[in-house]
Amino acid sequence: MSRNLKEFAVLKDHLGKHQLKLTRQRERILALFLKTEHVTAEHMYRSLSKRDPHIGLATIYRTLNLFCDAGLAQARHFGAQTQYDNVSHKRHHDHLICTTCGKIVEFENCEIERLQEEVAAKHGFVIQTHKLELYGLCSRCQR
Amino acid sequence: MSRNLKEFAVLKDHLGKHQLKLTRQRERILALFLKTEHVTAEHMYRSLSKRDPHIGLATIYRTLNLFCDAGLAQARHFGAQTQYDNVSHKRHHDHLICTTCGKIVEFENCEIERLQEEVAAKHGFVIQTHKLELYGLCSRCQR
DNA sequence: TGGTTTTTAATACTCAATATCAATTTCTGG
DNA sequence: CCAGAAATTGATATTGAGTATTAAAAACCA
Repeated sequence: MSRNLKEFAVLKDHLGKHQLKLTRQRERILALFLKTEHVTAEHMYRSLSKRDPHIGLATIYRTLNLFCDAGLAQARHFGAQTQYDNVSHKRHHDHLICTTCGKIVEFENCEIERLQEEVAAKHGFVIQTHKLELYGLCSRCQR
Repeated sequence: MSRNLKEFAVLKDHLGKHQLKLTRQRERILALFLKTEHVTAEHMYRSLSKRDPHIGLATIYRTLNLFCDAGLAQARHFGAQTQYDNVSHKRHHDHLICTTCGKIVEFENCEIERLQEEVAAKHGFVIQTHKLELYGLCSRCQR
């Protein structure tokens, strides 16, 4: 738990700056969220319901969106659902996704990022964020 | 209309290979689809309903997904809806998207594609497809 | 601690997309 | 060209993710 002090500080800082309050639910949701790489709201709902049967699904959604605002999470549409990625402890990265088994590998590549800036500048854009997803077959699924 | 012979051939080829049938609805939906860059199913439904009041919304969805299978269209989640991009007449490309006005600029960059292959190979993946979206402010919205 | 403000939980609701299924259309092979 | 098998359509019901509502509860601040 002590490892997560930094992330809780980030949350508190964000709450303080936006006249928001620290609640038991927000603490619990963050504690669970930090244990995962990426989750859906439904998945968190099922997990949290075991210990806290009265937790509301809407609260999960609200809180995960709050985490996005605070920079702790990042939403990503995958299929019909929204995956919330834990980005609190890592730098920006992109995804390699296996179309057969669903395996996800994270990567980052400065050279690609630099070229993105180049492309954007050529069209007069200023990049705020980006999404790069490579879909294919992982080594196991190629056989 | 003669310009679209190639796309109709692609559709017929796909239908033939999958024991599917060529119907009046599929022809009409393709004819309209080829006139656009990107549409939603709802938007097509409203357009087609004017001439063909009995067209079913489910048919639009089914057919657009069929176009995706045939390689004529490509689905893209944007906000709450799914945009179907017309990719029949163009090479693969990626998107620059303005987060303020929604303007979309298409681009392609061989250098980025090459680096993607490199990254994938490093992780043992074989790429089937990819999605790269750069979000930011267009020149007009920067002011 | 009391009072103001925010948050929660339960539920209703919205809306995109899919499932169902009887009636219709397309295609195939004789 | 026609009949029968197979696929498709259209109308509607249903699903399911995510949001809106609101009374009650919790958090915060002086």
